[in-house]
Amino acid sequence: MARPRRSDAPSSRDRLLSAAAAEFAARGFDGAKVDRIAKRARVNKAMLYYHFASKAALYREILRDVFGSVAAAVGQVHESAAPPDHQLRQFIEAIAGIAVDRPHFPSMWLREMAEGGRHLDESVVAELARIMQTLMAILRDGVARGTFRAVPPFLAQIGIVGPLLLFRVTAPIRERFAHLAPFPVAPLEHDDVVEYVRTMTLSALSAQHPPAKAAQLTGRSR
Amino acid sequence: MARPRRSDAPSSRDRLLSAAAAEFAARGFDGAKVDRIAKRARVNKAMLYYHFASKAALYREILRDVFGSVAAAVGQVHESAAPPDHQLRQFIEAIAGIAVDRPHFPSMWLREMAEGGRHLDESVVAELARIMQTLMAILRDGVARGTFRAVPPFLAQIGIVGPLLLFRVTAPIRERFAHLAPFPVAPLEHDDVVEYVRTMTLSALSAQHPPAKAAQLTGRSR
DNA sequence: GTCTATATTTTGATAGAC
DNA sequence: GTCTATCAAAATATAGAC
Repeated sequence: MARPRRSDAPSSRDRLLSAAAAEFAARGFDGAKVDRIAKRARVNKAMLYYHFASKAALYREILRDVFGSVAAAVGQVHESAAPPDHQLRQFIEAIAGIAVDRPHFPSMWLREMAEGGRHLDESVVAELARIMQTLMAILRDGVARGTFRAVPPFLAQIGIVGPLLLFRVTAPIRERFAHLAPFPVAPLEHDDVVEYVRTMTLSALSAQHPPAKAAQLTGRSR
Repeated sequence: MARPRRSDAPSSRDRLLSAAAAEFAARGFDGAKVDRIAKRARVNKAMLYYHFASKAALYREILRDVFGSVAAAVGQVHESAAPPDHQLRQFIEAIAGIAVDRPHFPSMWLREMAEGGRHLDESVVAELARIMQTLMAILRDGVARGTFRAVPPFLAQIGIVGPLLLFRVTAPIRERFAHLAPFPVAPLEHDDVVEYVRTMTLSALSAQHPPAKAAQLTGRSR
């Protein structure tokens, strides 16, 4: 699919892909303009349509790549023989790591969710499913070994991904409005968030730390 | 600002506001079309420009209302004399509750974050700041009483809001692709998520449950 | 307050030469 | 593979009558 070519300068196709990723991340599918993508890629707009069938096709190609990369990165995690809690830690770090390597991915992920998955086709959903499968495998192992209590995997997933994505994506906002913050905001670093998400997730899954008293009274709460 | 009028049928202005909220939530700022908003509101497009200066002004008005409602709802929480962990639980439930009452709000919140706050003006940011202030007050009380350990408030915030918003927003995706899910997915309910977020947050804040061994080696981890 | 045009710009996409 | 020129549709916004 993505063929990086031996060592030449990036092809026009590659330039289009990264220009488009930046544009889609910053503006969303509808906000992104093909003229701007072409300009950023330093090619003519007609080149875009030479390489890609449409704006939507270009967008889907990038989505596939984004979720494919995440799926590949977390997939490796479960191949190690490490204990489940360690694997879960690596799962979190893998996702946080890709957010650094591919800065456009948090925004695209959040946007596509907010869009109700309007641009998701089965091939992209397959990558999302692979991510879930890895997480499910880790959780299953943990429960089998008595390390974790059983928890719906999707909840664990959004408990990890939600905070990580929101953190990356809000960086410009936090900086721009820092002067309006209620108190001097200590600058948060990558590692701070990873650690918080890890603590949160592991202690929520910890079998020794049953959901506290409130969780038993599981009836109507609102 | 929003004047609901005695008990008449909703004014054209009100209809425009709710039509626009639905449209902006479903399509985002750029994806939303004024023609469609007018049509949904059963008024002519010119009416939209009679009541609102522009599409952007209409959007900001809704954003202000959304974040204002959230700020108002969580603000009440801190006025009770309940202990901090109970207040935190109410804080979470308040946000989850509004997501039910105003279904467009999760999507708009996530989208605006992904947009880098491009449409945020100071009045809207002020509402966001009020939400943070309430959370900070609760956390401060908890630390003072020894119930919580100290945690950067913004991390606590995204740890709560991220999963809650993602859950609401992914509902259509989960339904649409349920047949592709790796395993039969038990349908998740509102209360399941609220409880998971509560467990996650409270145990991450629990002073008795220090950040586990990994947290001390706080140096470079990647 | 409400509507029917209509002006103006932007935008996705293509034809066709080189 | 790459470009110039251009089309046709869509979209924001306004003028002006009722």
